[in-house]
Amino acid sequence: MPKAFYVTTPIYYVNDKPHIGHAYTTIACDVLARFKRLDGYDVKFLTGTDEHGQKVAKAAAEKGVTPQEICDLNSQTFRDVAKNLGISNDDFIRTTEPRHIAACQALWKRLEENGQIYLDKYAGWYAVRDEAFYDEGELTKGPNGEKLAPTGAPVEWVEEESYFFPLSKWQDKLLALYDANPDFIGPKSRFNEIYSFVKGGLNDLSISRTAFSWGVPVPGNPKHVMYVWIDALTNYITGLGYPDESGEMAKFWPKTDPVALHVVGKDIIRFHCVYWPAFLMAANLPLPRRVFGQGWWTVEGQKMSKSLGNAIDPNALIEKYGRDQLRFFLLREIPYGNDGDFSEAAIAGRINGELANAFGNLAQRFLSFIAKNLGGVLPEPGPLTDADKELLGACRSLADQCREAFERQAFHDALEAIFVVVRAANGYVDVQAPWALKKTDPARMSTVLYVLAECTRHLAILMQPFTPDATAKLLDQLAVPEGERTFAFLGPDHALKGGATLPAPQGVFPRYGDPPKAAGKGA
RNA sequence: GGCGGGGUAGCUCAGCUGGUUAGAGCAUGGGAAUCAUAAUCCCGGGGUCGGGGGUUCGAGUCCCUCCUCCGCUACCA
Repeated sequence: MPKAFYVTTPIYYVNDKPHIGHAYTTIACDVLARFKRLDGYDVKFLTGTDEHGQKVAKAAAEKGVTPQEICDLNSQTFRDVAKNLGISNDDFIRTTEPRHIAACQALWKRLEENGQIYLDKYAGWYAVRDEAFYDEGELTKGPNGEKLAPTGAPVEWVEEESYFFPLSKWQDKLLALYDANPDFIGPKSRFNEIYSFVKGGLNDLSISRTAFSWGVPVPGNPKHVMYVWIDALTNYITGLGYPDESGEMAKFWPKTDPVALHVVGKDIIRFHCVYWPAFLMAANLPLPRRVFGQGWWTVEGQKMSKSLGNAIDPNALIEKYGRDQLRFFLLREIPYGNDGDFSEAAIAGRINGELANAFGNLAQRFLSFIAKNLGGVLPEPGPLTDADKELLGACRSLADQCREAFERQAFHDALEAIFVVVRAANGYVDVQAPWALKKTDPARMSTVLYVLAECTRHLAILMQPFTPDATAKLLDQLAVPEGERTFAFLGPDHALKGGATLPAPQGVFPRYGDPPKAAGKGA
């Protein structure tokens, strides 16, 4: 039975406009999903939109439309971006869907049955904009003496009946969970933060609201709707068919040896690492395996913000740089988990220096040589020299290096390992100099060209998760059948066969900033 | 204030439990090659490893202290 892997993005709030941060998370998950599929796993990849809450209701009222209309419209923009990014999600969850409402209510009832919900009164300073309560001490004074949240949002005193989740009782269980699973939270710095947060004691959580109605109704008390985190976090099991616990639930949310990975922004790590496991334990449900909190991007050194209006539409970036190029850049530029800066100079440097000059040109230089000198027929290799074996050996050890890096979501390490080999391959071409062998030793020339092709096959297969479009074209040019592009086909047993006719080579990674080639060339 | 993580070549970073002349990529200088998307390859310059003290035969790597940056968290008259 194939191993299972479940990966999720956060659900994106429909009140937001898609920006580079959303694209980043979604791309990271997509690369993970593609990698695991290629490695033979049974993969489920879920993304979607978070559609409830007061802000949506308010926005709808302002525009004179229903909340559902706003949700439909904005949810679609997130779907469109995902499609444009080449995202391979298996499902797209919307929290306004009946299946999700059913799942939330089922989870709620289960918590209730387990004595994990109680009714009380909540009073405090509430900021509509943040959808959060603040302590008196956290507030600051605005220019007119009004009270403001630390985020700058205006607050109002709210007193209302609310259901509560006894989070405070789960402190020990959570600490035990972290102790037993030190990789439950990545990167390590986030683990430390969460651990010390929980160690410092937890307050019970208010999990319902009566002030607005755009949400999942609380079973048995429709005056209340569920408050954001119960609603939002539950999406991860809605997508697996919960409350039906057979089928995908059994497979991707198993009772032992969990397989789920939640990728989230560092701003919501706490909800995923503290609240979510507490809810699940309280409902006697299994847990995810790991939560990874990724960093944030600045743009040209500037923090992205609404007021600056410098958030970039991912569609514009795809248009400008290319889909594969954007995907590659975001995962290559910085160690995953760190913050990064998106700049024209940086992405142009990666595109030209690595994709075009190093990798793309490596393929082009021997493919066009084969086309011109051997009529496009992949030659048969002769005896291998030490140099040949060394290069092929480096290619063949790459898969395990990538697997190890992917276990840690260390995309940058996987890519660095790949590019070490790319550079080695370029060095090999120069040293072997097939253009000189053409006159002195054609047989040896054939072997060199073959080794380069076989090496590039490995590189292309492993690069597929990052740059799916370009590597598909490259594997076409190596005449690798579509069914033979998974990791199972890496290694000598499935090596390229001499004598194959290769299609006319064509660059797969254009330089950025070069004038476009004459139109009409196809592709 | 507490906890945690950083401060290593111009830039971004790697350096596990202390041990040969401190590394990589990019940038920069020089050279080679000409198969290739004027792409590639080789060689070089460049670092008081934040400051100071200490342990050790030996410290970027351990201890103390100070400076500084960041994250989480707490609190205040």
